[in-house]
Amino acid sequence: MNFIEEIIEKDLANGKNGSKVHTRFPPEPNGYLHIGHAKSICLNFGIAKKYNGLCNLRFDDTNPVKEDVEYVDSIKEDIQWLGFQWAEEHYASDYFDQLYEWAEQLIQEGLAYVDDQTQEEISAGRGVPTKPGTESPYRNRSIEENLDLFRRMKAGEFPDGSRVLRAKIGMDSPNMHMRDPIMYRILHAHHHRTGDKWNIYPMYDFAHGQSDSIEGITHSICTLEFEVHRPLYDWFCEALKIHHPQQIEFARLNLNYTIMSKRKLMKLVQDKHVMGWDDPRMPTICGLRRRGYTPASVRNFAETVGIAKRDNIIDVSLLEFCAREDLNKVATRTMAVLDPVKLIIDNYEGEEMLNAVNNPENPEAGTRPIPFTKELWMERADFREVADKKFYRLTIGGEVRLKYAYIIKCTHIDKDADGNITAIHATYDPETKSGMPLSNRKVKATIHWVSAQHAKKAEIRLFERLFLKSDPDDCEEGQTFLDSLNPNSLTIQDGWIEEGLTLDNPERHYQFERIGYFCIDRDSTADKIVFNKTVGLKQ
RNA sequence: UGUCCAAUGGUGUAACGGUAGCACUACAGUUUUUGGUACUGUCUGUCUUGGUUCGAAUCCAGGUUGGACAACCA
Repeated sequence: MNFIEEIIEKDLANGKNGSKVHTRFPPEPNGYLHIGHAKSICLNFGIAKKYNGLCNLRFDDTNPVKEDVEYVDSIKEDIQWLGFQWAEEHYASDYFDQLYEWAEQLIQEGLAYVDDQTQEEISAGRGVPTKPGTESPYRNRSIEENLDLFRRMKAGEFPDGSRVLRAKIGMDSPNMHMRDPIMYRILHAHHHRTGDKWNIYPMYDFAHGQSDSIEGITHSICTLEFEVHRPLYDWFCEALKIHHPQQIEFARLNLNYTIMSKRKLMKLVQDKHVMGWDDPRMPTICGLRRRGYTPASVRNFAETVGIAKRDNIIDVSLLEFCAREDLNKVATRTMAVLDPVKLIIDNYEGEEMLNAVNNPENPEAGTRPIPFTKELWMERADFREVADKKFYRLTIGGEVRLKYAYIIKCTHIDKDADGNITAIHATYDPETKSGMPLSNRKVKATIHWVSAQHAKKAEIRLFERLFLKSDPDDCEEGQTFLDSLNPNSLTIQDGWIEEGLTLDNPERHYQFERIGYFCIDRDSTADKIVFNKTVGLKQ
């Protein structure tokens, strides 16, 4: 049980909020969701589920210049893909009328005023954390003048940036956010939902807590950087005398070799360092999905990293573990040769069908027939002319088992003029066919293969981490995170796959035996299937 | 020279005044027709100095270190 659940259980026991739990996930629709958001989604929806409560989806759309419907659609899709369904769908913009009324109310009570200072003047007047700020010369306008000005701001009479509405709290708080914070700014911008209705838009601090309040949120869970906003969150709830949800902060997720800033992810997309927001190398939820992560693996990851208030950097190997853990249970096994070399069984003639297991972890997945012939493709790395003690695959004179087939012995190899191996020759032992008594003979290894005449060509996309540095943001002077981009993060090559592996198959996740987990990419065509490598098998 | 928050193995996270546990990583071993899986084992930890107490990771005080805060962003 994490510390937030402890707080909730205490509240429940005390009968606070009528012993109800209502959370919300409040994304700003200005980018795609990433794995860090997944942690928050799992937390908020998970808590609602655990305590028989509700979780809303609310778009924090108070800044029309940055937001777009493209993002609200993708956000909804990602949440649902993760396996969650919100109780209510809301938008902060739905509350603009109410928010405006509340702003007037605060003006009436002498708790807010219109400030005509420029942005620079306001910034200078705010002071620095160690020293108090100075009051605005417009701070003590009459209520009537404030009301008049604010209404005219709303009516669109003033240009952008010419005036703001500020809360009248004080200029000497050690917390900068409490020094007469801005509530409304003038923005003659088109909003993706309210259109051109508004010429003024509320700031986060004058929208978020109130939105929580309107929705009857009991526990408003957010990340640590909002800790300094909490006094203001509380102040507005108190001043407005409205339902007061409890804000609780937790540490956001950080992953090594990864960036999580929406701005920087956007940069990668815009500058075409990746194929898009859903590039399999991206830490976005849609990227992970395209990479072949299952919803269960992402959920399990979020559960495993835990919730606390201390800064953390999670090792990406934990994410990969979660992928393997789930994929091992569900991925259909198949054989594929990614770096092929011809294997010729000189004493074999004809063709026969062998039986292959679809998933040793799940007998119900059944078996499939695979063709065996004289000429096969095998993995180049499964043979070595000179082998050290640690190498226990095929060598000249050595024996190895062909999975589901026979034990073979390498006799000799063919090379081209440059010394590259062009073919490996072997003989098979007919008595060692899979299932026969002699097939149990101990050999150094079992390797995978595909029949050369039957195998189909497929495009294989291999991924490495996007960044070379554990902390891509830890840059030398004059450099940026872009300088630590891994030039080899994407490798595209052709491989040979079993002929039975088609686009019609309902399965999306595969394990290429002895190699790793792969999934079918949406770039696949009838002519050529494209596979993304999700993660390799543990070595 | 400010305020707030945090500090437990390599990485995370438990233990709520009474045996420092779990997961990942790494490394061994057993099983295995995947160098996978499963199972077993090994390694490494309470930031520091005081105090309270029979007893402190836990409570208190100081220090140190890290983070957040000075957008008309969220």
